[in-house]
Amino acid sequence: MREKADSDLVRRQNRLLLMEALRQHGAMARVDMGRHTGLSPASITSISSQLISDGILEEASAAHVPAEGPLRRGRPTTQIDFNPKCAHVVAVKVSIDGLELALADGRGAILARRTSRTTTYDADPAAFGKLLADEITALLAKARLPTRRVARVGIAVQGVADSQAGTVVWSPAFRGRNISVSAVIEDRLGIPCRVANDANMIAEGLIGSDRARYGGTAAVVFMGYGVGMGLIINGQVYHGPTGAAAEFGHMNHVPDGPLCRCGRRGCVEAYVADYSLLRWASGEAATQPPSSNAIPHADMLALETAAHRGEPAALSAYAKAGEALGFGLARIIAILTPSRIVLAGPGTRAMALIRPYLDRALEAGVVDELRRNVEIEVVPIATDMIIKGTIDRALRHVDREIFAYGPLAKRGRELENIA
Amino acid sequence: MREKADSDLVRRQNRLLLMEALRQHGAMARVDMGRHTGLSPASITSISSQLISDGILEEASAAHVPAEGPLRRGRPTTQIDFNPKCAHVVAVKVSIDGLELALADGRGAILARRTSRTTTYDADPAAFGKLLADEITALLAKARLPTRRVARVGIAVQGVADSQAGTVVWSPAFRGRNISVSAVIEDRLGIPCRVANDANMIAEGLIGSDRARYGGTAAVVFMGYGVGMGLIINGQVYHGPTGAAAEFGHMNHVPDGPLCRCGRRGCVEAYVADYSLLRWASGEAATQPPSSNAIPHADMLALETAAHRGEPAALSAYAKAGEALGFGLARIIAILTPSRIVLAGPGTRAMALIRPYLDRALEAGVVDELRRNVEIEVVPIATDMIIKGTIDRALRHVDREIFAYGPLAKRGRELENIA
DNA sequence: AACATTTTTTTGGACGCCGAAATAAAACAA
DNA sequence: TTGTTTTATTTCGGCGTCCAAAAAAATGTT
Repeated sequence: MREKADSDLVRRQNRLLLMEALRQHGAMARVDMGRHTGLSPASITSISSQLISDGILEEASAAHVPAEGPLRRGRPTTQIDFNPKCAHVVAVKVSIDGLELALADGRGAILARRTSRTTTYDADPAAFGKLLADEITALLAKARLPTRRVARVGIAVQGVADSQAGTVVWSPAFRGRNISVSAVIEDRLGIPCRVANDANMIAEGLIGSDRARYGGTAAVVFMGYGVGMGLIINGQVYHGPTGAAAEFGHMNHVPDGPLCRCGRRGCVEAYVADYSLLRWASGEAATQPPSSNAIPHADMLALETAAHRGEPAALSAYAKAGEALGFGLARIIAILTPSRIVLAGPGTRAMALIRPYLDRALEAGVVDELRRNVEIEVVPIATDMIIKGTIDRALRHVDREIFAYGPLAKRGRELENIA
Repeated sequence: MREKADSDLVRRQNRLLLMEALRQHGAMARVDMGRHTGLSPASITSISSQLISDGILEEASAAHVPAEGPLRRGRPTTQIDFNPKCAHVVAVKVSIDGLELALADGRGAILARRTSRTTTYDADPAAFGKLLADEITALLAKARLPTRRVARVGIAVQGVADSQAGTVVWSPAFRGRNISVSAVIEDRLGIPCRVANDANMIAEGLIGSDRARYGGTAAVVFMGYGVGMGLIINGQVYHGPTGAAAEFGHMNHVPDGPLCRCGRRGCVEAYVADYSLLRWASGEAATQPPSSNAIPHADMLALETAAHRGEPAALSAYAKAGEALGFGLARIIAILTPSRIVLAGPGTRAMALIRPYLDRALEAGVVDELRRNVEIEVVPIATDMIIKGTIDRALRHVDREIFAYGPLAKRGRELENIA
């Protein structure tokens, strides 16, 4: 059911509205806030000055104001933006290659990074949380930032994440299952922590980067070592009841098809993922479970050149991938009629080879009426979009769950991890 | 972006909150409203008396109050409920068998019905709206209700509806495509009108009947002459960007499979729908487009008895249907991880024959982790659920878009169609 | 008849928003 | 320089909503 409304809710809502405008468009003057939010100048003054005295926003010092084209008459505007020190967040990307961490300030600017080649596949599941906590501590040490100033940690993993339970249900990066993550971080560092699927974080990043384009209903497909999907429904990333993402990679394409890493047969991933392409091309039987090792970048490049040279086995691998991807997307379209499908990730490098088969499958797989309203877009997104999306999500969460509420003094919410 | 909040929004929200509680639990006393909404008694008094003077609610006359068990001390409660005359809505179900209409009052009670065997398949698409308007007029005449007292018409059709454009994009009930409906009704009768998919309306009806059970994330499959799906996401029926429903029936199952009514090959419907079952059983080639006629009920019963007798062709038809349904649902689960799947409609009569194959396919089609959290439920829903759902939806829309706003005097909204 | 109990209404205060007026800070013009 | 114009921001007073507390209403109990 909906939430009860009172004057408290009004303020919270409008504070949030103002912060959202700021996140989306960057620093702006109070007048612009009025334009973006629809609030009266009087209310903007009231809300913004409150946010400033809360330490969440700050006025730009005059020096910073850029010359805005032709000199304009009238009282000059004062730009307002997030106070970079209002909060900090840490984003962690866990993949089978290792860990990647980033520390961002309250504006989303990255202050420090850290990469670690640690492979976690065979690691003790119980020790993983500790490892992560240590990595985060090292990152913060590097940036000389006390732990308590981090408001939130976001963790993006390949595979199925249960963000409710804070666990990694199943991931190619781990042999074990149901690995607890959030609880350990929260216990060891005292920072709220959320686990999420990496493709969902890409979707989050896309929304943050261009709301007009990705804010409606869209499906974001990540192709690479695995195949993931982030679903955007009515401008929001869809997290199922448990917080799991759309497991497009493990949606069945053909009953009794090639063996997938997940143990089933015929998953989309078993046609489209890096390891699947190599398996097709090498003529290897698709009845053996694939190796769990990372695939060298060079191997994929070699496969691509082979295909461009016209080698039949390589070409046929891409053809099979294109068909599986096309039928998979056709099924998504039939169910959700997204207005946009984004193909992203390293796997899109070979899109020229895949595309004809994809299009043919799409045509065979779904009625014209539905297919016609979908725009398919290829974005060879830097994997950094996962980090960006994780940061965005963490900051938006802080905005909504902490900053939207009044000053700390006024309420009893636990919250030391700011400023 | 979110909506700006002011005292107006607060009242609107709380009025709606109160009306939702009433829709869900039926007549109740002010104290109960407080319990359900979390609003203070003072606010409940204020809001309810406003709604009463607006003619939207009414106090039950003392006579109607039921003896509530043991006599209780203290001031007795006064039950409040919707004023049945606050608005009326018309629900229309369009299927290949003909039309079915119902007129309901502001409480959702059905005042009059009308059925018509008119088949629309070969009718002039341009004339369909007029036909519908005439049918509605006849229904209202029967109930002696002036047209202007109907606040809304809801139309449920098999197939793809575009509720934005108010058209039937594609339906087995029509040969033509993109048949305009809403505009004609609105022009002829002056009543706002929405077209929707029939499976979505079943989902709407289920939510209305048991929010606790169906209010989360669920998929409702309707099996019968065709195969439809209504998707409930976070307690709300999902209407895609254009208003189309989840076209589960026309989601591909196997590339190059049997020919479907939609013109593609291998759709789920081409395995599971009535005509598909008969086609399999008769050994008819699945390369001819199926007939567009309604299938006699007796034919389906005959097929079922044949299967129960053990006839191989009949058994195999159900086996194929079960497998296609199971893989289809496995794909839905992979993408959306609903916590509940409801199988409904006449096609569920043969569930005992289908179920083993369905379960086997489900097991083969999706990893255990995802499958385990889904509850599959068979509900041989009376087709009347479509009408009920359409009425519910129309009334909830009136609540939200009209009643939630203050009295007419206070605002400039067009609205003659009440009380 | 007085008291107890429960529901509903009334009253007064707080808070948020808004429109209008006032103030601030600049460019422009004489 | 000094006043005028222009635009941005703040201040002030009014209005509507909510809530807590007190009052009133309506009934059962003793």
